[in-house]
Amino acid sequence: MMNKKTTIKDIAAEAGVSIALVSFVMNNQSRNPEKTYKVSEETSRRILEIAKRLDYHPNNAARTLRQGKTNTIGVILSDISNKFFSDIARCIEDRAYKYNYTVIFGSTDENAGKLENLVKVFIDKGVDGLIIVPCVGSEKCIRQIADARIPLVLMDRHIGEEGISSVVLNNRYAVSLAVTALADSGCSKIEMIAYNMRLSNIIDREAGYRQTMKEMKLDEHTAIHRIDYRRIDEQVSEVMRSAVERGVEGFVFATNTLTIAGLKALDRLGTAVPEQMRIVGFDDNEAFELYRTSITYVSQPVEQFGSEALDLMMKHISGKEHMQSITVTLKPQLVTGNSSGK
Amino acid sequence: MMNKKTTIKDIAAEAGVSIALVSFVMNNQSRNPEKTYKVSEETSRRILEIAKRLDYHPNNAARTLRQGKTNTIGVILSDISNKFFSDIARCIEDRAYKYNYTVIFGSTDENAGKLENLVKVFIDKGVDGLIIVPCVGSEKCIRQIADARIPLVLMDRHIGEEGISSVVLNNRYAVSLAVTALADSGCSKIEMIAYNMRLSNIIDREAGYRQTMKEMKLDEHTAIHRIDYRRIDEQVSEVMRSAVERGVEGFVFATNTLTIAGLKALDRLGTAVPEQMRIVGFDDNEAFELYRTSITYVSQPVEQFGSEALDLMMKHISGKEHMQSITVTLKPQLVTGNSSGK
DNA sequence: CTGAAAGCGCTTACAG
DNA sequence: CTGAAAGCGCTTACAG
Repeated sequence: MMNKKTTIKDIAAEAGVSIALVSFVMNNQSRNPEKTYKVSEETSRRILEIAKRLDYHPNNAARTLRQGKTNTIGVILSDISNKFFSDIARCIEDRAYKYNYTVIFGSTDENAGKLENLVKVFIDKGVDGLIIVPCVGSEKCIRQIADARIPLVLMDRHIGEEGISSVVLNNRYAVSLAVTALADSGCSKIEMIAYNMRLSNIIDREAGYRQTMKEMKLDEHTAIHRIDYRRIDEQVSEVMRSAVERGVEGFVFATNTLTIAGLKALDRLGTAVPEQMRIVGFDDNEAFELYRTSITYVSQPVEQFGSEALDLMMKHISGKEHMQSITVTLKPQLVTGNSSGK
Repeated sequence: MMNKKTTIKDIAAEAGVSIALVSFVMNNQSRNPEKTYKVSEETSRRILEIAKRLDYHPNNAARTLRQGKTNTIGVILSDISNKFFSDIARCIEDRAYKYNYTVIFGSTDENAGKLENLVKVFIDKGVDGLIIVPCVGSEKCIRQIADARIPLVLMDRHIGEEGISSVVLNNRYAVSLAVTALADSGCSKIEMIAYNMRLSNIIDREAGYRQTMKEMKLDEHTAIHRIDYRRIDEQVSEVMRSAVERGVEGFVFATNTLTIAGLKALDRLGTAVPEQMRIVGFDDNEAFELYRTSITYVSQPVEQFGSEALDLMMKHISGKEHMQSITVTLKPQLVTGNSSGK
């Protein structure tokens, strides 16, 4: 619903000045409230007063057309109904409004085709930049966006190329915390559940697991189970069943969804945590709080994901063209409960 | 990032026709792919071919400026990081893209000030319509939007006024299902936990509880505990503590957040569900699945919330001006677990 | 069947 | 300190 009402022209007529002057005053008013230089105090005040009286709202489309920027950024996530991403979405949104930016979201469901389509739609909409959680197979599309000099920030995962900014977790460290917690509680047979998607975050989490197992001299027990994103419950169940049989003592989960699936599976098997199986989860999740045992988990700084990504985006948008790419690596924390053993 | 590249003008030059013709062809191409009437087959094809070759993307801002509509709708929710709302958000988003619409979200945290501010920002952005989850104190603002003839659909709650479309749950029925389940399992002392906010959905849920208790001849035990939205854990804990002492047998929770808080509180008290306390929760929630006992809960048709709200919005936007308001009432379902007793 | 022209509301050099 | 004018890219009557 555009303002069918007051335009800059109405104000100009009312004030007896040119529309250029009105435009000038309106803009300087917001930018430098104090020094309304170049326009006489009085004229300026009069224009502002009239604008207010006439309930003037600038027409966004006109400004966009003229300036070539929309003050909108597109954010493409894996799935906005996943708690981890909706938390981030919330932060991005709140912060964007402060910058006077608007955000539009899209969810890929880890499908490169959907991602490409969203990118196309968002670019057609004229977004000033894109914050993207890349999925498997989206590397080429991402590369094209970067090459087209569209401001771009990757989040949660990177695609291992130079020149693209990203905000990621220190994933190796995250998992080392998890493995260490289990090892410290006396477990030796510690295994990991991850996805079969070759995403940077998953790869790094696996690497963190392997490395820590080695450092702990437990590498003979190293085993990673890679789950299909589309058949989580089914496959996690099977892994858990077999693990209990094989006498596995501890499990590290690579994501919150896997953690929840794992706990459910253990429940169904009647396996007690931590007595019969010790586990460390990933991400904060309100669901963990309902579990019979308090969960030990790796906590990601969700707010920082959002705020760092947005801040980076703002830098790129307002950026000098020789703006370098920046990678922000966030630090996870271990929250200790009982599920990992004493 | 606007297309700094191909415009309708470039295509016109290349094809040796006027820009008007190009515009005409581009639009009719999408609307009536078969009958490209009024333009010769050949010219039409040539223009389309050139457009494709030059990678033409229409400039959204220009079209918006001209047509006075943005193909964007604003959705104002309570909190997009709450699972119930993020599920709805996801549905709205997916569906909106099919209509070639874009969605921008905002969260109020049940704060009327934030709501008003979001409304202002969204209207300034030029949204074609607003889907809003109203909060306490927002009635006047909502009324103004409606009076300004801005397409409007309320969701989850209404404000009890004529002439405003909304999509809500049959809340009385929802809670009657819950109370009946508990009564059928043999409970008499059934109480309810709700919010102290006087929102239509809460009010109706309370009414459903009262009415059903009466019908079951249990009204002597009727008791509603109203929680402050900002101090949920603390107050729910206290209610649960006192309830256990008083020998309450069953609890109906009015929302998913309250359900989770209640289960956590009972855990801390060492009260077993359903042996020592029977409960019925609200909303589907993955967290429920981690609880030691399967939860009985009232399920809301989340997808329908999103799709009905969006469809209504589309009707309003494309609407004949004498478009009447429509209220869609959705039907909840009881999902039976063990928490409500046998 | 196709073209010339106005105009959506704003910003931005350019004059003065 | 202020104004006249061009132009952002598109659509839409209006002519022919």
